[in-house]
Amino acid sequence: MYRTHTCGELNIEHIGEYITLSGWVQKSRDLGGMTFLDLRDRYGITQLVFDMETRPELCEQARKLGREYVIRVQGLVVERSNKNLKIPTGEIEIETSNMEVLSSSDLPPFTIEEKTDGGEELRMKYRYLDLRRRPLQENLFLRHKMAQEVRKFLDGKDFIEIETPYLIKSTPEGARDFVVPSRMNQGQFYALPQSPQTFKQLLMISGYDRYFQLVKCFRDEDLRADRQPEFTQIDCEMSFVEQEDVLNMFEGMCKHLFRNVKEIQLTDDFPRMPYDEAMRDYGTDKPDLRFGMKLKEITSLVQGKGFRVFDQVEYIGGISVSSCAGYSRKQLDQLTEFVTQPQVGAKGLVYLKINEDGSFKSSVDRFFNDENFHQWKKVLEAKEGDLLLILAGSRRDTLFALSELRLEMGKRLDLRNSKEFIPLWVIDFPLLEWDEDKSRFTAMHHPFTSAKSEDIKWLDSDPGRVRANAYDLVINGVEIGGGSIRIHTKKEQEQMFRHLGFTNEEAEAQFGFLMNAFKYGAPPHGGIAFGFDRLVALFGGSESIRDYIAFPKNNSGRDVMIDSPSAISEEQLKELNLRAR
RNA sequence: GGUCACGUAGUUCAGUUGGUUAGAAUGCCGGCCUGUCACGCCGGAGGUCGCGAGUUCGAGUCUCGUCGUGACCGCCA
Repeated sequence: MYRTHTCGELNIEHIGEYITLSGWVQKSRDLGGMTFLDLRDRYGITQLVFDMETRPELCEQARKLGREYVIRVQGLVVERSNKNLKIPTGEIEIETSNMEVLSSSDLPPFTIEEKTDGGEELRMKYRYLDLRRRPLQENLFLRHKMAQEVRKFLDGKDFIEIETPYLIKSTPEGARDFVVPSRMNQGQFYALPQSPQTFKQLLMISGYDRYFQLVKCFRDEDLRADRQPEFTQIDCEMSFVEQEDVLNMFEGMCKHLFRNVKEIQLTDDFPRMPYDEAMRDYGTDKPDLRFGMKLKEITSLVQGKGFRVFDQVEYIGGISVSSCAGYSRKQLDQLTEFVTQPQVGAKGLVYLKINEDGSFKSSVDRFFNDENFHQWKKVLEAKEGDLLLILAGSRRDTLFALSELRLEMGKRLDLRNSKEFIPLWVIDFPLLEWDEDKSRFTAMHHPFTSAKSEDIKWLDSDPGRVRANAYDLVINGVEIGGGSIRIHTKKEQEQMFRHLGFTNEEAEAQFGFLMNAFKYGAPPHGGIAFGFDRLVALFGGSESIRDYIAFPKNNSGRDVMIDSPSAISEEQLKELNLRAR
């Protein structure tokens, strides 16, 4: 037998028991006359003690063990004379009487402890060693727990988990596809799914009513801290539902997760905010509601006063930063630098300090008087001691820059507490958005999303004005999930494809199967998909999803551990009738 | 496709205006130590300063290129 117990469970109750443990040597402390050794497995750490007086040979042997050796020991559980109350097993230790090396180990390239000395790159190369560390294990335990709770909740609501294929058909809409050459059908390719969208809709037509799947999805786009080329979604679809039904169901799922995983009770209904309001007040479709600092437009207020920068632009707006009127020249310069960096893209920054005594100090004193500034103060809902930060430019770019500035100030003022969770449904998204490069409208969500019935009348005359039955769940400024009520008639789907610039032939070739299925009794349906990796990272208090994925890819989409992607052999290429250029 | 940052001992980092023999911590090896748990003390080994060119009397340091890593923009229906 390798073990009677794990390294995390022995305590004062087990004193006097003769036990067997197996695990990894984390660290040894050789005091000469005696040696202490920390034995680790995924459950915890138990201290082994070897005494030179009672068992000299065994103690000698223990002193020679290196880090990460795998050993099995037998011994007696005894109470420590010096207890370590920092760890659960700290009141006991094992008086070892037998020890056997099961596997030796080279010296690991970084220390495998709670806090490692290893850098990102090295840890990725030796991911299997990094995964031995407690923090990484806790992340994967959290992921497991959340997956189980999702299944528990959805199963309880009569959802059934159905697997959909990974080898499917490439379509030009949306992200780039990963493609897989077919050997049996030379010159043809499968694509890996960006999402199981059409399959789950077909399942609704098949009458399964409530479907879900924890499913890998694939997108061949550049990576970010919160984006991997393969990622996991909680993919869901329901029949005979309206938007409210979907929102309520999955608000329930989120509350279930918060309650059962984080022990956080979210009792209030999640607020709902139309897309237009989110853009107006926060400059983004995923506002972080952990703090206020709403964007306010002051265009009409400030134009025509002779300040050319303001007079020549479409939009002028700002935020009021509480109690920051005391910002120094240097701090304001830093903020200017922040907003003018290419990623934010503002041309400059105008500030107005509202001093505690009610006086004003601004970078545009020459053009505006105190009466003007009083108006700014009023519109921006500012008070004495606040700092107003104003940006100007095109509406779209300036809202974006203000949104970035707002988040930056939230960060500087420590208003983005990772232990606090503020959910939000963003609703009433536009159905279509104009794509400059393609010179046509594209679906903002996806081409299967239905339009609001009251807006359909503008579909031909003013397509950009049509709102969709589409919604996103945003938590703390992170887009956690999104979905829509789908089109379920052939006619409407054909109309949509037409608006997206598909010819009838293209629509037929790519989505004929779906429109055909619509002919045979398609129920009204809708659904949602959650980014599972992001959700886990959010629960774990991190912005990067990499630490919540066992074997993630690096910034360039490489797995540096297995060194992939890699070239394939001539023989493989020949079989596929392909040539690498 | 683009912007920025980083690359020095096994590891994490420091390295001044371009100037003598490139340092620290930690890890590792050896010795001492019977209550450690960040053990302690003494000693030791360990470097193609990512790679390539250039400037210079002289380059870890400056310039250009290149590779790698990270963050971001574009992109992500």
